[in-house]
Amino acid sequence: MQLNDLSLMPIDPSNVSLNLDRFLPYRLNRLAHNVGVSLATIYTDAFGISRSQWRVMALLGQHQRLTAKQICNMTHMDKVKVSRAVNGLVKLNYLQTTPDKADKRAVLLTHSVEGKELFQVMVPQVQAWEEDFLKKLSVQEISQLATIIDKLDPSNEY
Amino acid sequence: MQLNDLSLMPIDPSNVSLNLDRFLPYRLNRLAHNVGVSLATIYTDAFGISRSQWRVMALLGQHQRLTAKQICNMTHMDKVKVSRAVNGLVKLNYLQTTPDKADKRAVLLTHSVEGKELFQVMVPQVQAWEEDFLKKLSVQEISQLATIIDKLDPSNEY
DNA sequence: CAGACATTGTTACTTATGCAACTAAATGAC
DNA sequence: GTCATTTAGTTGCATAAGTAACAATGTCTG
Repeated sequence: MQLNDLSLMPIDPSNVSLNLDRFLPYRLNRLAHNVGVSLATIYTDAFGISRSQWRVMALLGQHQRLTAKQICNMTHMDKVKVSRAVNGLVKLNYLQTTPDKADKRAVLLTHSVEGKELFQVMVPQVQAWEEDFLKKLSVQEISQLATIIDKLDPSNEY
Repeated sequence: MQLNDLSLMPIDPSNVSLNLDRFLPYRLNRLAHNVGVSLATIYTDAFGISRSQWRVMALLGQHQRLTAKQICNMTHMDKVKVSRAVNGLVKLNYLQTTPDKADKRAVLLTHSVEGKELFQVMVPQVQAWEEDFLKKLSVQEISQLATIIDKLDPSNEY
């Protein structure tokens, strides 16, 4: 199925019309949803970690030590969402919290020992999933997609 | 910021690591979310129509007459989600329902007069939004994106 | 340093979403 | 035809997610 034209084009001059299959926001949303559901089987089914919790874990795997606020900025997640994900992870013993001495409102978050272990186990599985998923594209297309996404949703300013 | 490599690469051989900024499911989800929120201002703020309701309206704008089941198949939406979207639209008088004579379980859905009117008003605004959004990409990139999305999430088999 | 304003994170309330169980109708085996 | 199995759509319950209001702390102005 071709998808190369703009999705909206008048057919009858007196009536606007829209081809949903070619409507980018729709296709994007459907794709992201399907990807998310598929990937979630790894961290949800196998490890009992929610989508937002996984995201927090991943970010802390990369940056070791962050406040909730920083996580918000980096991921564009709502602060309530982050707060809840963090609290869940703390209860599961995957995160360690240290009060920020410089700012008593903030809390510094790091992986706990169990968190590090979990992360080490999860990442290869997630990696395998991504690799398999991207097999549908050529190397060139993967690179194109990355460029395009970056243009449409510029990465973090933090 | 470059995003051309696979997002997962071992840095320290003994420790796996993951760069979230380059992790495709994450980037895809964030992009789709931002697009969705931005677009929703049109149909939610201006017309009081939810995301899934908009989708149902759009599909019926294209196919005139569908059952809820067909909408499920076409959009990959959960049947409960469709059911609720439809019921909401019926209450708002944007949809008309006709029992299917051939199958008494099914209900045929069409735009009501008000629904048609609403649709005619919404589509140009949505179209304008998409056009503006896609200005960030070259014509070639738009075409590449369409091709890539179709490979990653093949369009409807209905 | 006092008062106004901003910021971090939480809680409470509301709405969206998903799954499982259900009703009613249809299909199919025999 | 009758009983078991699917199927269309709804309802009920549990979870996710967003908004607004809040407490506690920080910052800035004068």
